[in-house]
Amino acid sequence: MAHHNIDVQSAFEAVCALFHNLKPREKEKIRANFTCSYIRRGEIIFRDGEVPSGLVCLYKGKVKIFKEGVGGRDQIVRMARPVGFFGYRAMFADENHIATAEALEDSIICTIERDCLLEILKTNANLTFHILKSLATELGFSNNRTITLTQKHIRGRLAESLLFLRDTYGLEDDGQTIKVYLSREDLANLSNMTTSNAIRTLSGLCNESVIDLDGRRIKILDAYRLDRISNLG
Amino acid sequence: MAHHNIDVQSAFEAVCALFHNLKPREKEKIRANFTCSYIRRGEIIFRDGEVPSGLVCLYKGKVKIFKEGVGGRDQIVRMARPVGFFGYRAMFADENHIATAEALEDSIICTIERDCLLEILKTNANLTFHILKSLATELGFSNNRTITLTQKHIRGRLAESLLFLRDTYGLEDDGQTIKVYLSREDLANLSNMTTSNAIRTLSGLCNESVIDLDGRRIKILDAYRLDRISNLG
DNA sequence: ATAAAAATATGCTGTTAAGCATCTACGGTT
DNA sequence: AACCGTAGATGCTTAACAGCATATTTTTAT
Repeated sequence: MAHHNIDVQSAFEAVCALFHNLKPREKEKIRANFTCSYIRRGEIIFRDGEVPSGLVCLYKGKVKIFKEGVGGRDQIVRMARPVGFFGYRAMFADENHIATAEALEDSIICTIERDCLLEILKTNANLTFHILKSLATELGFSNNRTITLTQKHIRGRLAESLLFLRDTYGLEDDGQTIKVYLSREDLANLSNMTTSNAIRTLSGLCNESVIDLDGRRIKILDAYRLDRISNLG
Repeated sequence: MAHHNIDVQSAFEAVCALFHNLKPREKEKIRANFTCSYIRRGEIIFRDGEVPSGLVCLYKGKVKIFKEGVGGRDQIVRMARPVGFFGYRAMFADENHIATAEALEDSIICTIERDCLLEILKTNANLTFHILKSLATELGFSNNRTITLTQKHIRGRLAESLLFLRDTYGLEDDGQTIKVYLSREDLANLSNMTTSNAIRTLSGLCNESVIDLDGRRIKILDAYRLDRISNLG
């Protein structure tokens, strides 16, 4: 989108800061294969089935990564926050994407061209090891998530999602409001339930004064109880 | 178990074959930090919460890796087959184990001491990249599995598990019998259902001549239909 | 060989959450 | 401001599956 001025150099520096132990020559190489683009809320960044073009980084905004399940019911598998990578799994596994990425708000994303990055990785063991570690951590999350989504009851799943969103995006200055505004449908798709049940369960938690609702603004009033609901409910 | 003669050298060569691009010096180093042990059916190899001692490799036998869920209901997150690694996620993520590994039959496992391996990885980018790729692939599996376990119906989940077991352990010489003999409970824990429902659903598939049951022996009579049930049921 | 324990089979009941349908509130467009 | 479309709220009904009880078979230990 040419009408938006993106400070590519700032974005580049921010993205590079995510890499550790980058040699000057490697940094130059990345600079030459680095692109930025402005993405509108609701726009798709990549789709399930597509070939990964490179390493994608979220510089500004929020992005959900989801898989379409049986009967058009989506499951959100990841929420990206700035500054951080996403959509790298498929690239490293040498596979097509197995999920779709969509901007939740107007965002700026950067891409490092695939071959450029792979070349660097093949000679920089430290960097490769660093990424390996991230993948191992994420695999742990994913395994935990499988247990959560299959075994916890609706209230527990929703409570966990709210805590997850708080931990991922933080709180507003009031120290209570979760810094992300999701539709009830997205909240449902994150927590493996129908939209109706997300609405119902949110109302329930609100009636019990565990949370407070104001449209899509969600305030956590009683984090301790929410945590208990997540762990035992 | 000293009364069992394990051919450590053969095991060592088999394990090394899993690594690609191993330099002679690195191989020597691994040999010096390589141990083997005999594990009885039902024995625990590592437990949820423990510190990973090193890279574990299954040389002979079968191993399940599971997480204890809410209310003592386990979820099997991985099935290891020889010759292959398991329990490496926690080590690479620098975390304690988040699951328990138990031998499904008498097995031989080998361990490469942790620091030894990490040292090699930090200088061998090719090898590190290879492992990175494996982790990325496994993360894809895990994400797919989350969708399956949460969205498919019982029949679909069980059918998928049977196909998964066939693909993991292969078939007996008759070309039909799955080469692993799990309890109904393990089958249930693999498919996210109660033992009762695993038994019921297996009986159902047997009545429909999709599979044949003889104790723990499971024959796939109609792989095409089983596949359809997995994908649509 | 026999007792005890574990695994398997099967039926019945209850709960959870999905599937709908209906109604209301809100947001963006003309 | 009036319109439309989407999102949110809420109630009712039903399907899927868990939970439990009991019976039977198989395995393990002594």
